[in-house]
Amino acid sequence: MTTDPTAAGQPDPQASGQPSADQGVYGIGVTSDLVGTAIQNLRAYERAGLVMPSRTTGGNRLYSPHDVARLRRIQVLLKQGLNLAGIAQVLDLQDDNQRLRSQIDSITEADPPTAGENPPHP
DNA sequence: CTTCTCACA
DNA sequence: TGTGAGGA
Repeated sequence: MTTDPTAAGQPDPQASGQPSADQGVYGIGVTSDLVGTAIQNLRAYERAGLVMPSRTTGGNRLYSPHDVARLRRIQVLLKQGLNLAGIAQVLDLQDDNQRLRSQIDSITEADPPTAGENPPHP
């Protein structure tokens, strides 16, 4: 194990087990290796509003698994020739679509058939 | 040593 | 996207 891409961070992802897959907090160095991009790019992505990593007291960026997943999508879109501004829009639409999709799924199934709460019978 | 920002190519 | 400078 001379090189551990997953185990190299200064911040501790396992500080005190709060099983929330949303703030695993990776340092920028770990994240750069994780998504396969340079540190300068991660900063550029944040400038463009593609990701909004939290900051530590000292001002260091803290990337959550959610941010890493988004950064991976950014890499794909970049490869397809989109620029940061375009990716911001695509990401926004994707996120919105996902939100709408789960809403549709929620109301298309999992609802008392033929008579639930939507048909208010007078 | 790592990270931060700004700037330039 | 890569690199440099200057600072914390």
